[in-house]
Amino acid sequence: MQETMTDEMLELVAQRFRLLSDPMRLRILHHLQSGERSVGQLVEATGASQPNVSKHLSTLKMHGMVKRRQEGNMAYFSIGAPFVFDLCNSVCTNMQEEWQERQSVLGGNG
Amino acid sequence: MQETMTDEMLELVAQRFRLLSDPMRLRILHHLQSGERSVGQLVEATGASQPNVSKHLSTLKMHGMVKRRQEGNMAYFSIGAPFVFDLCNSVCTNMQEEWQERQSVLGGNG
DNA sequence: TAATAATATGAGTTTATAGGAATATTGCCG
DNA sequence: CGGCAATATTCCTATAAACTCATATTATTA
Repeated sequence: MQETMTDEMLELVAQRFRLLSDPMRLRILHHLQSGERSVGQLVEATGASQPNVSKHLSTLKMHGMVKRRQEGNMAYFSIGAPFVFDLCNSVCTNMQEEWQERQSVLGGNG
Repeated sequence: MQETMTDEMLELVAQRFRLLSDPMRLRILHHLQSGERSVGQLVEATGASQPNVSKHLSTLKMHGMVKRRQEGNMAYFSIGAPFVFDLCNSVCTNMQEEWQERQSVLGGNG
């Protein structure tokens, strides 16, 4: 973070995090991690409804998190901002560390 | 991210991001970055109401993002999970890159 | 214990958004 | 152009959460 954080910058950063604060969007991104997918494939993989998936994809695209490619009838989506996986990994790593701490605390004290 | 993401894990990760998806909480964390602060100091620094700051601090504490230390009448808060600044930095860096891209695109074409 | 200062909590309101159902759009093929 | 498949959009409802105001708690001091 920088020395001065304007309201606007804070809002933008918060917006980015908000984008990742939904399990379904995380699930979609997770599936896209292994490569480009059509909307239908994502619908099947996530178990969500087609409109729901489409809307999330639209949101993600609006913020540059995914890219869209049209081929005939179908729309293929892929990761547009690979750094999100760094973010997710950081969070996961931190959660694991916390769990391990608690584990050892519980183990140590009885 | 891992190979298999259970619903529960996705929910937990999303929760973490949701915690960072609020400008006021980001502002509080930002102020804590330079060291421990009392609630009153944060109220003054952020310009938010005291109940508002207290509630955000409570939320952040519940998720281990800040630590609380009581001294006499006052409560001092400090960063509990320094990795959040890595997250924020990643987001900021990415935003800057995007802006630079758009800048150069505009400069080149228009 | 009363008064005061610092912080925390509760009730109520408002706003944002996730999701479902229905429908619209787009592209393909006959 | 008509019919179909894939995707997008709109409208609606329900839920979450951010904020304010008022009040409760906790700790200090007299």
